[in-house]
Amino acid sequence: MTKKNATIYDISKKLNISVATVSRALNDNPRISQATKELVVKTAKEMNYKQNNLAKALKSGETKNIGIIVPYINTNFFSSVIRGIEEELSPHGYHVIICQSHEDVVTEKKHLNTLLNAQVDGIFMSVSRTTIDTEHIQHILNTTNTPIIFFDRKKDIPGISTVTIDDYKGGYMATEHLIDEGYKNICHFAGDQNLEIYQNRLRGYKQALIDRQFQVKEENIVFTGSSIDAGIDAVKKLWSSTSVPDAIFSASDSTALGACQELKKRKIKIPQEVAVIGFSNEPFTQFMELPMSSVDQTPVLMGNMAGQVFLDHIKDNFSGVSIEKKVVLAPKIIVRKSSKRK
Amino acid sequence: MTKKNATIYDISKKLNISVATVSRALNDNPRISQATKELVVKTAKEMNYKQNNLAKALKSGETKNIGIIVPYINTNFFSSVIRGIEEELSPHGYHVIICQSHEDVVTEKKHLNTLLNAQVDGIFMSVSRTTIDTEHIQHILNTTNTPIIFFDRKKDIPGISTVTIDDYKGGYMATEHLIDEGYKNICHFAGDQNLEIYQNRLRGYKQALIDRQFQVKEENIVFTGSSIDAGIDAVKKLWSSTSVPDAIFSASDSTALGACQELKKRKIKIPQEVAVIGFSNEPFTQFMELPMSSVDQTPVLMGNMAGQVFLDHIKDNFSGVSIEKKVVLAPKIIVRKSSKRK
DNA sequence: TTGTACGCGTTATCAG
DNA sequence: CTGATAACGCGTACAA
Repeated sequence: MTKKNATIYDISKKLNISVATVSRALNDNPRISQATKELVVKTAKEMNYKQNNLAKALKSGETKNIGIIVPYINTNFFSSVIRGIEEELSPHGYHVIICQSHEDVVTEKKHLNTLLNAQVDGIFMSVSRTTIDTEHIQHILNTTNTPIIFFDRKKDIPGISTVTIDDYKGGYMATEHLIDEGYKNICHFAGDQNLEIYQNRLRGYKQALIDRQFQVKEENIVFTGSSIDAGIDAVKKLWSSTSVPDAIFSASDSTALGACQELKKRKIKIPQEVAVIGFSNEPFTQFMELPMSSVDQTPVLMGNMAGQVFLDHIKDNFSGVSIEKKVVLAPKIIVRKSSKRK
Repeated sequence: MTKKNATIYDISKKLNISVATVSRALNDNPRISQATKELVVKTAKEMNYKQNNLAKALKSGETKNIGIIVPYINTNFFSSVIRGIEEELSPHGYHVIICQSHEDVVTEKKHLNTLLNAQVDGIFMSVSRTTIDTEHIQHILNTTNTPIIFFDRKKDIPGISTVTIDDYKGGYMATEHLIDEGYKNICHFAGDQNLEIYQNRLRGYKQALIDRQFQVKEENIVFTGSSIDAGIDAVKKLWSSTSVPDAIFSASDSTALGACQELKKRKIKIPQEVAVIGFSNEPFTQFMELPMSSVDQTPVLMGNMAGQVFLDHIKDNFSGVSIEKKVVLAPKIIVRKSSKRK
């Protein structure tokens, strides 16, 4: 009942030729006669021969596997990036291994090690919220040849390529849009400042205000989590203060959604009294009671680009060159009813 | 600049002992002296020794990798199932490789072969829409020892374990719920009948009607795709007929969403005039203008169960037994405003 | 054009 | 308790 695969050894025996010849014939080596080549290929098919990638990998050092570490896979953003990576790399014969860090740096570290142990040819990752220190990543850089590529949530580490969107610009565009629509007192729900993406969205928000002669009021910036409840709480907090905002730019769609829910509860009209714009363009935003504006991150494209950067790395490494690439994609602002007053 | 890993060979040289002893010490073999064991482990750590899984896999035949084939990864349902599988298997040292069939049987076949070639220890899959013939899958069953596990979209093949939800019951419950709410002329948006899941939802719909003394009218069953537009078209079709329905049970959330959009356009009130209930409990359903009822498929749990079935297979196979398991999960009906008239 | 023999890193068998 | 060696399946340098 055990089913064993045929090896080049079996073929060589059957044909009374050496394994070397079989191997070369199968790999289309130029210095082999057309006749034996065809014969070998034919009998290989007959014997249902399948090349053993493990043995090949052991010899070559290339597994044709790449690893991806994300906080969670079942979010629209991350699963879309993964889709992009898979579609870029699959045609080149790579398999995609996925791991979830659960936003925990210890788990992230563990996965990093097991992936390295599995001899993956490259690692793509979006760091977890709790990843402050990056020495575990730098260590890999110093002790292995495995290329690491950050996407979206990056850390500044020399030698590591990154693919991100211009979050600064995204924040800037969203804020400017609200100004253009005539809103005067724009607040910001800022995300975890340990992550660069949220720092940049905040920076964009501030700069847009400054450039348009608005005051940056610290009390208008609320640092929230990224849940619906966090959005509800943020509204409660702001609307109990003296200067109530007339627009919300949230760094996350979920908190923006929470804000919409709480505003509705308080019978505050969107977008007449208050505008809301989120970030990520999650699928639910367009189907909401009041379709919500957001900033699209083109996640599938981000995955495609990350895949390309990896392929470039492989090529470069082959020729001994090591290049660090920084790909920055343009965010797309999606204006819907929640922020259109004019 | 090339960075090579230390091997047990390097350790054996340094310590002037044989590789066999090193290997045994590292694997905690009982018949090795505590002294040498500790010495080996210590120097291994010093030399930053990492076990080469490839070599181990070549020897043992186990890669500790499993493959998953889904139509697309960036949908809530499939990415959630994958999450469930990953979380069940990761603690056991397995890595999860994902592939997308793009609903194309040829691509599915290709991935099946490359996964087999990559020597995965098991394959999880949800068949594509275009998978009619299953001989490529049966062939694998006959020629390899690699266990295959279907989840959600299965085919009836003896020897293959499956993890599904009771779609029949889901369809039955949804329809019964509409009856209980007092709706009299319930129509059904049925999905692609090549997939068992849609057949079963339809069967459940019919049986519920019969059991409650309602007539099954063929003109009330519309076979649609699973897009929003398909839902819009279905409403157009039904509302141009003589007997207009007062309730819609859609086998897909997206078509149900399309229906809601078209009904709103026609100023038909939900749930007063028409009830709508979908299937899958996609995240957007709860945030819609009118929160939509749906049938939850507990996708993460489905993934967990699939992972467990796989682990059982491995264990069984170890003891020579081969068992076929059929896990059927219970659907959960989620009632929201779109179908509550009472 | 083809064959021989070795190495990739482990584990397992058989001696001792 | 430890050592020598074969085997896993493949690719390739060196020979012929």
